[in-house]
Amino acid sequence: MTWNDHKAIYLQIVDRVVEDILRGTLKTGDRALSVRDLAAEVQVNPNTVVRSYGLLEQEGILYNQRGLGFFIAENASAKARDFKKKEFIESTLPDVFKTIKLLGISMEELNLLYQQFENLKP
Amino acid sequence: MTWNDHKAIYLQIVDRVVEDILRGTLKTGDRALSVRDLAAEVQVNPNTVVRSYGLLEQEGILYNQRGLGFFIAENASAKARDFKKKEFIESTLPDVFKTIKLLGISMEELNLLYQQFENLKP
Amino acid sequence: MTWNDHKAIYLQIVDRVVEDILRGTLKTGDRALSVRDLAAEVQVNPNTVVRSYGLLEQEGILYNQRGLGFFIAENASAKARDFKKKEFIESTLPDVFKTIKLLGISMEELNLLYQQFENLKP
Amino acid sequence: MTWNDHKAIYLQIVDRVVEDILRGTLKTGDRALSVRDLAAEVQVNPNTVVRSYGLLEQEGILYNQRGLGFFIAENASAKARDFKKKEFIESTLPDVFKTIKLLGISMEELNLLYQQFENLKP
DNA sequence: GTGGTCTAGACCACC
DNA sequence: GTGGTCTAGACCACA
Repeated sequence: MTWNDHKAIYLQIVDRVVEDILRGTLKTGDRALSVRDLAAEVQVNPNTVVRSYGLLEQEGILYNQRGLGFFIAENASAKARDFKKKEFIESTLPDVFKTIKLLGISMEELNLLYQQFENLKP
Repeated sequence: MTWNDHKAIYLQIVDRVVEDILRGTLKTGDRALSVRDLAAEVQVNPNTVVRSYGLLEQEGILYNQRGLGFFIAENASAKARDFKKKEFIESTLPDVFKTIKLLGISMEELNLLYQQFENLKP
Repeated sequence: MTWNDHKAIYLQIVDRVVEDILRGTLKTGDRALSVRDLAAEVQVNPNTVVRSYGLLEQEGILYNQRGLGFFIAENASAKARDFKKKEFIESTLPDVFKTIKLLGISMEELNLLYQQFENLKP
Repeated sequence: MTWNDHKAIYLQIVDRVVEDILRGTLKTGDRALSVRDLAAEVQVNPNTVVRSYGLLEQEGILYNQRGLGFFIAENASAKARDFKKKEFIESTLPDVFKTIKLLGISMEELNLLYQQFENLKP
């Protein structure tokens, strides 16, 4: 896994799990990787993963069965979407729109940039 | 001034100055508020403003005349726009697009959100 | 059976047995559910029940006949009451009283809450 | 400070702050001890205090001013009372009432025990 | 095996 | 100076 310097690693791990749920890689009832295993996989201290899982549990996206591990909760997909969307609409978008306006970028231009972005990956 | 928790205060001050320049409130040759005055106005430690002005000077948007204060540089407007645009296209947009795709938000929806945002302020 | 997150499961199983004895559901000489059966009933790892029965044996509330299972001991009722009461007066009550005082809850209010609790179940 | 083995230290630190607020030792606008100072005072690792303060911030009882420290929030007293009361009524009381009933302790008896507790300290 | 907690110590950005 | 994050490693209770 590759880290972004400007965001705490434990939050990036949260994002990873949320995205796995949104993509359907993880489904309700599935067992999440154990703290130790995920920590090993992403080469991070187990404590860091504990923190990520703690946040996800608090959001109702994961739940813990003592001694067994963490599992994907009921409606995790909807909750994950809400979680992500809330963050996006409340903290990312206003800034984006403000900047767009300030720079005089039109929605058409933005659309274009989006298509460029789309064509970039594949 | 109201602070956003997710961004360093000194960067938010930078943003404020940049925006004032892009809006034309501050023009080439104008004297920027003194460190002290701006610090007082936004209720912040003067050191913080020093840091903001330092960054703006480094970007060639402000220049310092010793004993007199900071002034808006030649072509500050263009430089400010470049500074902002670079940051926006390189670090903000990719993330935005990725999230849009993940959440299944269409450009139409985004357009709608933009109009909501527009109608919010005035 | 429904678990309380703040108490170890094996202790909640102990509570269950103690309560069955105090209510008279289990009497001296009765055979307690086998480890396996109880474990299946409450959906728990048999090891966990073993631990609960171990504690109850240690308290003299159950005894084990090898090959036959666990049985309710002589005077189990009195022992169970003592066990429960000791725990209650020594560890639970002081904390309760301290909190009551801190929150300014009067004994009248507590009485009210008790009646609410009573009316809740049936 | 003296620790209770059955409760996480970071939660006992939370309790300490909450109680200080309820007793009026800490009032809205006051600065809480810095993480390092409180850690030194209660002889605990700073990380542990960070965790306690984090929880209190999440509950809206403390707030953080970057670079300056933690402060007691507006209405901290009410919030602290709610926080404590909720925990008490939802997780402590039901258990207490259930046990009282099981042991056949009447509210009169409980009252008596309370008076004994009151006379104990001074 | 699982997660939960704590320590010691480090580095960082920020004020 | 402040808090925020991360690591390394330990110990514990629990299943």
